[in-house]
Amino acid sequence: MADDVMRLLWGPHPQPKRGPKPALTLDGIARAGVTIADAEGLSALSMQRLAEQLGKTKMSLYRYVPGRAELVALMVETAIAAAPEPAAGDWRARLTGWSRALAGVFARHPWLLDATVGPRLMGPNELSWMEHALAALDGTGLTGAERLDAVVLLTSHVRGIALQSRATGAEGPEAQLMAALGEVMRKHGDGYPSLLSAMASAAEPLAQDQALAFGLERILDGLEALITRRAG
Amino acid sequence: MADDVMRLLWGPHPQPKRGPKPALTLDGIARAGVTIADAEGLSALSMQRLAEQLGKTKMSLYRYVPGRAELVALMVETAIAAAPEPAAGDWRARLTGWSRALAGVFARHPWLLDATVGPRLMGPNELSWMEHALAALDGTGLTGAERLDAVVLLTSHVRGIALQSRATGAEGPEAQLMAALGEVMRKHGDGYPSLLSAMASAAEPLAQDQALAFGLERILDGLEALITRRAG
DNA sequence: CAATAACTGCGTCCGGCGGACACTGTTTCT
DNA sequence: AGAAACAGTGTCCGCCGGACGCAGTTATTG
Repeated sequence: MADDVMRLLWGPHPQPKRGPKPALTLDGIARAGVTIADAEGLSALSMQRLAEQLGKTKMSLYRYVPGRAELVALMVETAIAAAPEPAAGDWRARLTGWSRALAGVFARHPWLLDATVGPRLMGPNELSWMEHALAALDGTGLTGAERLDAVVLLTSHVRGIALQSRATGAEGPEAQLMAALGEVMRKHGDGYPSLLSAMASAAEPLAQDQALAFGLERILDGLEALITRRAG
Repeated sequence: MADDVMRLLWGPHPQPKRGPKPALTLDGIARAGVTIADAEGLSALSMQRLAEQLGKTKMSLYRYVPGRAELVALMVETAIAAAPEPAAGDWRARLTGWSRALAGVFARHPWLLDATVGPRLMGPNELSWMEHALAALDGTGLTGAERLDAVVLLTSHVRGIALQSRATGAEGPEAQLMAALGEVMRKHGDGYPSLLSAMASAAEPLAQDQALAFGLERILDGLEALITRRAG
């Protein structure tokens, strides 16, 4: 499994010399999978469903991909794509742009939240995101472990916002959940006074952009404090 | 569905007057499910498997739980349990203890990472964790939205650490993944200079406690800066 | 006491899933 | 002209979540 994923994501992809030309490509398969997952979620992506989309039978897919897990790994690489060019400015501006870009990826492909839990092997594109974030911290005086920890921290924050953004999305049955939470608070709010007070004084639409920016600034403030302490 | 979850998590649980005594209890079912998920992961938990553990047939479980999703919701509530009593000290000490306790929960029940993606209705225990964290921030001068954002930020960090802790766990096939990542860096490290440099200068075992503490201190530093700025 | 209503647990069946395997047809090498 | 390598397909298996109806049990009602 780990071997298969590694060959799929990192190559080489030996193209056969004899036999019929393959009608599909790895990239085409991954793109079709991303399309389905974007529209209907990761659970709607079955081999059968994907094969129908591609006009083939489901077993033909196994000529390209060893199994579903490897397919998803390929889709992740396709969906996140390569990290964008770093923004101009200091490390703080660069990490801000990086975080917002990552949040955009999660917004466009919410199923990435499901696909990237659990231990897995990262592909070139996913690694390029890490690389860009780490590069922004070069020369700040942080140790290697600290730079890694800082990037993980940023990533977790963006993930968390994406998670709650998906939960509070006004579309679909999620709205019922929010209504249910409201009902819970109306009935049992006495047991949670701080929560009740915080929710009451929070704006209604609970803007996700605000939440992303808030956490981002706290993290960057914390990092800046450490960096200047080290330098000074 | 949302209705079912709400009745399961928040009650009331009307106990029938006529008919045979139920051989099982919701709590017992949830505990058995937690045991299985702890030992073999959430994917190993099927209705069949759970019924075998309880010495019943699988269909009998549907007398207690409407479906698998509701069962998992119940298991989440059981596994996280109620939030521990807040530590003594200021908001910073309290949030530190809270975060470490939450990290402990994720360490004991790694499947919670899988079970708590996606929109869902929180139960009393899960809400009690939010309540405790928010209560620690009472009187800090932060707005309600800011307090909520801060708690989400902390939760995301703990989640992220738990996620990477599970990935780099020395046990099982995850070790192969780390070995594979090392092989990738050996082959393609040239394309990721900052990553290579950070990993080279990081200690080998990449201590998770260090990562948890690092992010925690950055977040709390960032919050403290905001709080003192508001107060001053 | 008997009848009945409510309830638990079980057996059967269904559609869908990921995947193993053997087979046919196609292409390019020796 | 083989023969080897390869693509796509059809069939089959075990497992999953879940719908449904049935048999046995218990407390209420007449």
